[in-house]
Amino acid sequence: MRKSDRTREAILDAARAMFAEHGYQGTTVRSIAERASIDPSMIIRYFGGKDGLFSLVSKVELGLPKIDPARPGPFGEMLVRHFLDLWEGSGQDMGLVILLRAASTNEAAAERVRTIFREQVLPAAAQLGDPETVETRAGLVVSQLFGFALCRYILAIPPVAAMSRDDIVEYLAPAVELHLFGDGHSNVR
Amino acid sequence: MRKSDRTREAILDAARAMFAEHGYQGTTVRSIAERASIDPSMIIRYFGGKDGLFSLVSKVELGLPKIDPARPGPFGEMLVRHFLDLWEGSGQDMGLVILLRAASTNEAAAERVRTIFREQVLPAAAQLGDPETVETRAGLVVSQLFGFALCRYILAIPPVAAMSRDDIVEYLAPAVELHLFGDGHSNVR
DNA sequence: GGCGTATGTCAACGCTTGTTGACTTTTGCC
DNA sequence: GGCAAAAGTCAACAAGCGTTGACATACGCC
Repeated sequence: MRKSDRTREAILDAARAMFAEHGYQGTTVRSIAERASIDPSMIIRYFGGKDGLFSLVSKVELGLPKIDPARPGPFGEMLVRHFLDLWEGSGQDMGLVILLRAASTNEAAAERVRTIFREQVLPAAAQLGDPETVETRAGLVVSQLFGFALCRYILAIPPVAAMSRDDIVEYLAPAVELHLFGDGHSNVR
Repeated sequence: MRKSDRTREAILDAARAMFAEHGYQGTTVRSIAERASIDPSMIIRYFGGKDGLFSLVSKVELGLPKIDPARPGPFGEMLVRHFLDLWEGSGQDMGLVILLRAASTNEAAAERVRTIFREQVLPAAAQLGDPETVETRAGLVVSQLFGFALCRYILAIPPVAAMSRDDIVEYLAPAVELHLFGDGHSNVR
């Protein structure tokens, strides 16, 4: 029982790293096994196969904070910082990077992104602004945040990848608020 | 000489469609051949292989308009419309969608995106605003535009995919100008 | 200490991939 | 009309893929 837990963990770690770096189709069961220093068949035994393993490591819990519309605050800054924590999740997680990278070529992953948008983003956004336009505004915010992540973590476009955490917040927060509230001015800044 | 040109064209059309829809690794030589109703070996004969064919159809010419900094205008709107034309290129092209989709899992495609940023985006942006911050500002604009394309054409997030052309311009242009000029107000609107 | 089960190893499977080379058919020119 | 070259067809290749099942080993409990 003890030994197996350690190899399970090794497989999960290796899988997270490989999927995050090479996507779904670019990652082979054998390459995960080699990185985890175990036999490929263990992956099938413990996780049922490549799909099962991917399902596990690509789970994403955004954990969006519930915001009180009556109590205005620097929503943009809060949101950007929250997502930065998600992207650069300390060691573990990686879920968002894994999912985003795979979603371009794997329909199942894309569907999962849409589900996350529907079940996690929309409810969190529903509390802010005109209910009629929630979907559009949430879509715009996501396109800004995902686009930045794409350029920074996946495409590694030099100036975007080199930006400091504080710069990112400074530049992205106003844009997020612009999308979130529809007009140019946030309700606090 | 005449017949071969038609099959070359058929291969190119099929390849564009398949690469745009399934990415690089998700597209097989055989699937392209089947769609083009030709034999897989023809693809090797005419284009040297899968890589050569992909190189051809993933060529991108942004054709960014040279803008006169002395003559202010609705740069954001212009830019957004220009990119909309690129994404939804009538039949042909598709280059940007193909490249963006492949770039997530194909390092060569990602490198090509970075090259396009360096050789096409940066020079066009260099004429606007503080030269010190050109790279960062250009990176932010690209992250907004690519992010929107990702959500609309690749992830197909419903509200983003459903937006009308005019709505896109209305919502995206201010954000682009915000990134482009650093402050909240464009120099015209 | 011995035994049953959990854990790990190994070779092989069926399949798909990109690519190749030998072959047949069609084309265009004198 | 005949013939060389172009265009297309076909079967097969080596390699890599995810997955499987038979086997060997190590562990934990009575």
